[in-house]
Amino acid sequence: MKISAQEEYGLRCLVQLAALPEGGSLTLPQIAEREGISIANAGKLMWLLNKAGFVHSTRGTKGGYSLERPAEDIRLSEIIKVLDEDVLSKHCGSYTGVLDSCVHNGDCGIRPVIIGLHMLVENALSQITLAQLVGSERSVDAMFHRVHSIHRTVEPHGV
Amino acid sequence: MKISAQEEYGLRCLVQLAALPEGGSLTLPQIAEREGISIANAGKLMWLLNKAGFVHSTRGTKGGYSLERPAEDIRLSEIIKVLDEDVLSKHCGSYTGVLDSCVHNGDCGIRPVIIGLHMLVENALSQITLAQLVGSERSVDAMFHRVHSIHRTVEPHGV
DNA sequence: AACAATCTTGACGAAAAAATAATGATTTGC
DNA sequence: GCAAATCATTATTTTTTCGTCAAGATTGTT
Ligand code: FES
Ligand code: FES
Repeated sequence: MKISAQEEYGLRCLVQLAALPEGGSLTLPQIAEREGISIANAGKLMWLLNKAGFVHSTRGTKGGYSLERPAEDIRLSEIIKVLDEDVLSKHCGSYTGVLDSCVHNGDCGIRPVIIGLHMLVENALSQITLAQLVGSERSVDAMFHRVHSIHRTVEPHGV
Repeated sequence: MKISAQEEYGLRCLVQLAALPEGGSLTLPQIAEREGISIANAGKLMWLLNKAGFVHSTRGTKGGYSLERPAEDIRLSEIIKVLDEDVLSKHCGSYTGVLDSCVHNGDCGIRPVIIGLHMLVENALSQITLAQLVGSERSVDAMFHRVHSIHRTVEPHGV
C-alpha cells in the first residue's frame, strides 16, 4: 500500500502555497525549485490542482498560483481524493488477472477489507487540514498522534 | 494510496489455501486457475510467499503448496509487510524529484502523516487473520466493521 | 503594437512495475 | 533408472506510470 508520486508531489506543492503569508502566490519556477522537481512536472501537478479547484492561477507577468480557499478549510482527504483518481472504485476492474473481470465477483472476502481500509485512511485524512502541515515536523507529528490515538482505544480482543 | 498487484494477488493466493480443508494443498496450475492469473505469475507469487515462510512447498508428483501455519495465526499485517517490500522506509528516498534526496530532509510536515497512515493501516490489518477472509463477502464485511468501528470512537472535534 | 513572463495542454520518451518465458532442480511412480 | 509432475530461479518482454517537451494562449509592460 503506497502513495503515488502524484499524491506526494501534489500535496507538497499545496503545502508550499499554504506556507505563504496571506494572499501570497508562487510561480511555477518557484514551486519547482522549492520542491526540487522540474518546472514541467510542477506545471502538470498545478494544472490538476487548478482543475480540481484547490488553487487559482493567474497568467502573464506577475502571475502565479495561490490557494483558492483558506488552508484551514482544505482537508487532506479532499486533496488525496483528487490526486488519487478514484482508485477505489476501479479496484475490482484493475486486478482481473488474465480474465476480463475479477474472478471473485459476487462473493469476495478481500473487497470489504480494501474498502474498509480506504474508509479508515480517508477518515484519518479528513481530520487533518492543509494548514496543519505547514508547521515543523515535530508539531505535525504531535498533531497526527492525536488522530492516531484513535486506534489505541479499540478493545484488544481479536475481532 | 493504493494496493499493488503483488499485494492483491499474493493475498488472494493465500486465501485460496486458507479455504482448503485442514492440511489440504494446491498446485500452481490449480492456484492460477482459481485466481484467474497465469501459472507463471502464480509461481512467482508463491515463491515469494514461500521465502517469507507463509507456505510450505512440496516438489514432484503430488506436490503443491500448503499453509505453513494455521490460517487463524496469520495476520494480514504480516502478509502485507512481506508483499509490500518495505515501502515505508524507502519513502523519503523514492520521491526525490530531480535531486538526490528529499528537499525536506530535516523538517518535513508530510513524513509524519505518511508514517501515521501506515501505522493506522497496519494496526487495522493486524486485527484481521487470514482465516477471517475465507467466509463470504457479507460476513467479512461485518467482521471488518467491528474493526472499522475504532475510528468512529474518535471525538469529532478537529485535531 | 511589440515583447516578455507566465500558465495550458496534448503528445512523446524514460523509468518502474508487472507479467511472461525459459531453464533448472527435486520428487514420485513405475 | 527413467519419465512425468511439480516447484525454483533468473531473464526477457510487456504494460503502466511518471516525467519531459514543445507549441500555444493569456496577461502585463513599455
Ligand atoms: S477485489 Fe474485486 S471481487 Fe475481490
Ligand atoms: S517525505 Fe521525505 S522529507 Fe518529507
